[in-house]
Parts: sequence; structure tokens; C-alpha cells
Amino acid sequence: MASTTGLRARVRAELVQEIKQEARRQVAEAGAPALSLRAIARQLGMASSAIYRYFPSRDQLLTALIVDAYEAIGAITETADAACDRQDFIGRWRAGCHAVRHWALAHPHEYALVYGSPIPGYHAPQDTIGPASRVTWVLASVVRDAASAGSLRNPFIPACAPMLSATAAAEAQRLGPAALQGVPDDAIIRALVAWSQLFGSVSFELFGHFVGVVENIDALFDQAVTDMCAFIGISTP
Amino acid sequence: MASTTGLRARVRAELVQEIKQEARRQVAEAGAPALSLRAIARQLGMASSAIYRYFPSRDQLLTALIVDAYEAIGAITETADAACDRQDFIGRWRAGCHAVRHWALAHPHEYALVYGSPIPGYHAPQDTIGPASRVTWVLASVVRDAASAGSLRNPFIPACAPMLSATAAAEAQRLGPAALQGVPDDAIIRALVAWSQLFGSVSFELFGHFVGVVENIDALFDQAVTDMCAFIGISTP
DNA sequence: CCCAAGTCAAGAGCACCGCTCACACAACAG
DNA sequence: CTGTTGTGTGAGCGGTGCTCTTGACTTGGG
Repeated sequence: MASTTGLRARVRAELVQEIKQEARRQVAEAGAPALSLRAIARQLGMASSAIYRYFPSRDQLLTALIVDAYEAIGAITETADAACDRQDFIGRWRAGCHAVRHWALAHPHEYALVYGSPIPGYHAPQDTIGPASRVTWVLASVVRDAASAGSLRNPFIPACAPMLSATAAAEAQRLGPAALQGVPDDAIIRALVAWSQLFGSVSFELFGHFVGVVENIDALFDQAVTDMCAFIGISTP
Repeated sequence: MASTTGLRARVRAELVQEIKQEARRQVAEAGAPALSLRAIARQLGMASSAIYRYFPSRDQLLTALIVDAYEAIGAITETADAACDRQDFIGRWRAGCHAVRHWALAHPHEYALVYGSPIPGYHAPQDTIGPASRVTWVLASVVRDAASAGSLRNPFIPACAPMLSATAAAEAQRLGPAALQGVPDDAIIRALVAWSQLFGSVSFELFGHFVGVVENIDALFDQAVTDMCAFIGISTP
């Protein structure tokens, strides 16, 4: 009897997947602004109005794609981290960063969808924040594990102001239980800086801001990752 | 007689300005995707087709706005730097970074136009790279001045690989005559890292990636600027 | 078994978009 | 004054997201 209700539901789920797949293809080919519900319907051999049975609006379709992209880059980063020796904190940090960049280079338009400018007016639906935090979580856990293993050596950079330190502690608390437990406040700050540096350089590369400035982006990125690793204070026993 | 030829030309220049102003208003209000030539024409009380006498396409109008935005943020950063004591390298770096962020927060959509995802398919007209480099130039000159004044202390971070060092030298050469003369190769690399970190954090803030993660963005940004200043090795005599 | 209820695709249509083109008119050059 | 050139107009083409009505179909209870 589950199959009776499931017949309709399954065909529906399949069609939702087909629509998303075609939409992803269009976005990958010409970017998010070029995504057209009518073109999807044309490709799938159905009336344009039929799409609205599955996605109430173009924005909702885009939101679904955004969630998928977050999941994809999150999964890639997680597996890259999982492939490393748990105690090799530098290796884990580097693997995570390179995974992010590799995925971004392979899926530039989907990256832009997620880390580029927000598309319509403003939208930050709640259902995107979960998937969005997967990459952040991987990097945070590297820092946390390094701290708890005593491999977060004292930084060379002067410690941050007490006021900022307090807010850092509050933020670490908010991130969840034991997310950054045992990590010094100033290391949290530096990890946040490294986090934004990572996506800043990837965005610069993808969006063309390195053109005419940096030639060997591969080497620069690798050096940046290494430097930021030292900047945070991550070491490997 | 300048006025005879100027009658047509002047009215044309004025109209170009009016169109750009209205376009900027629309972009500031609802973002680049919402910019509509027909709406501009409606607002200016003219036929939509008349716009094409002044801008051959919507993309060309957007390009003009992009150039203006680059000039604006470049000018702001330059004046912020110029207001500092020439020998206060830390102060100059901090002033430049804060100027960038302040302009971005005041003009979020224009910032997205310039540092967000490229809008249509791909376009990077040559006439944008000049204005685009003004901010970069300010920050680079701070590093250069610090180096030539002996205020670029030896960094705590291990030097970069020789291969990367060579490309850094080549890149410094390409940037122009004496742009980064006397700056050690690894300091150039670190300045590039700090550069991408700056825009990475501003983009994260504007595009909502700090939501639910960082509460006190003001304090974090200030600390990040200070940290990256030390990361490069800039000191003040 | 049959018929009401629910689901779905289709098509027409609305308002908007970027862009083109033929045409009328005004400003200029000679 | 004459011809050329620049400029505004309106119609029109093909496209978009989205809505609504209509008719066909599936589903499930009486």
C-alpha cells in the first residue's frame, strides 16, 4: 500500500530530479542568469506551466540548486579531509582547502551561485544554512582537533583585544556543542581570517581579479594555504 | 564656437550622465539583474529605443557602471591613504582596508557589480582593468614604501618556494615600473594573500556568509586587518 | 463498480524584457 | 539654402516569469 501512494510520488520525485538536472546543466553552461524555466520545459518536452507543479517559482528552483551545490562542495571537502591521517593537521587543512578550490574550478557557475553575489533582491532561506556550513565545519574540526592534540602552537601574531576575544568565545559557543572547544579565542579569530582568505582567493581566481596580476595561480594558492596554516598556528606532531 | 559644436555634444553628455545616474539608482536599489533599459527610459520620459543612441546594449551600460564603481572605490581608498602620515605604514594599510569596507557597506550592490560574480556569460573589457587596479595600487604602494624604508621586517612565516619566488618576481615586474621595487618575493606573495583576504572578508560580510557565524563583524574585520598587516611584515618606525 | 475528489498537463494570456528598424524631425556643415 | 548627420518615436520580434482556466487522468471511498 505504500507503493500505491508511492506510484504518484515516485514519478513526481523523478520529474523533480529531471528538472533539477536540466537546470543544473543550463547553469553550468551559461550561468545562473541564463536559467530559463521555459527552456527547461522545452528540453523536457512539456509545457512551461507544468514546471510550476514542481517548483513554485524560478527562485525556488535556484534555491534547490544552491542547496545541492552546498552539499556537493561540502561532501567533496569532507571526503578529502577523511582521506588524511587524523593526526596530520597540516595535511588535513591543506586537503580541505585544495578540495574547495578544485570543486570551484570544476563547477565555476555553481560556485558563483553559492559564493558569488546573491542573485535576486535578497534571499537567505533557512534551508541553505545547514548545507552551507559543511565546509566550514570541516575546517573548524581540523583546528579543534589540532588544539586538543596540542598541535596549535602559540602564534607569532599579537593576541587579539579582550573585547574581540569575548565575542569570539560567544561565537564559538553559538557554532554548536564542542565545535571549537579548547581552541583559544585568538586562534578562532585567525581561523575565521584564513577561512575568508580561502574563499577570497578562489573567488578572485574565478571572477578574473587575478588576470594580469598573478600568473601562476596554482603556486600562489598552494603557498597561501600553507601560509594561512602557519598563520593559524596549526602544526603536525 | 566651442558652444556651437557643444550644443549637441553637451546635451548628449548630459543625457549620458542622466542615464547612468538613473541606472545607478536602479542598481543601488534592486541590484544589477533588476536594471532595465525600458524602466530607465520610462523614468526619463523617453522612448526605450532612444537609450540605444547612447548605450549600444544593456551590457555596455553595466560596463560603464562597473568602471565608475572601480573609480569610486579607488578614489576613496586613495584619499584615505593620502590622509595618513607617509611613514605610518601600518596606519596607511589599515586606512586603505577600512576605506574599502566602508565603501562596500555603503554601496553593496555596486560592490557586488564589481567584486561579485561576473554577470552575463563572461566579460572583462580592457577598459575596466585600469580603474580596477587603483585599490590594488594603493595597497601595493604601502608595501613598497614600507620596504624601501626598511619597515618590512623579516616575517615569521617560512619563505616561499624558489619556484614561486621566481614567478613573484616576474609578476612584480609586470605590474609596472617600480611598483614593487625592493619588496622581497615572499612579501609580495603575502601581500597578495592579504589582498585576497581583504576582499574575501568584505564579500563574506556583504553576501551573508557571516550570518550565524560571526556576530561582531566590525571587530573581526579590524582584527583581521591588523593581523594581515603583521602577516605581511609591515611595521611602523 | 462508479462516481466524487484530487492531481496534473496544456494552452492562452498578461506584463515585462532587450533589441531592431523604418521613419520624421532638428541641428549641423558646406 | 541644401544635404548630411544625429536624434527621438513607435511598431514589432522573440523571449522571459507567472497565472488562470480547461480538460483529461488517477485515486480511493461508498
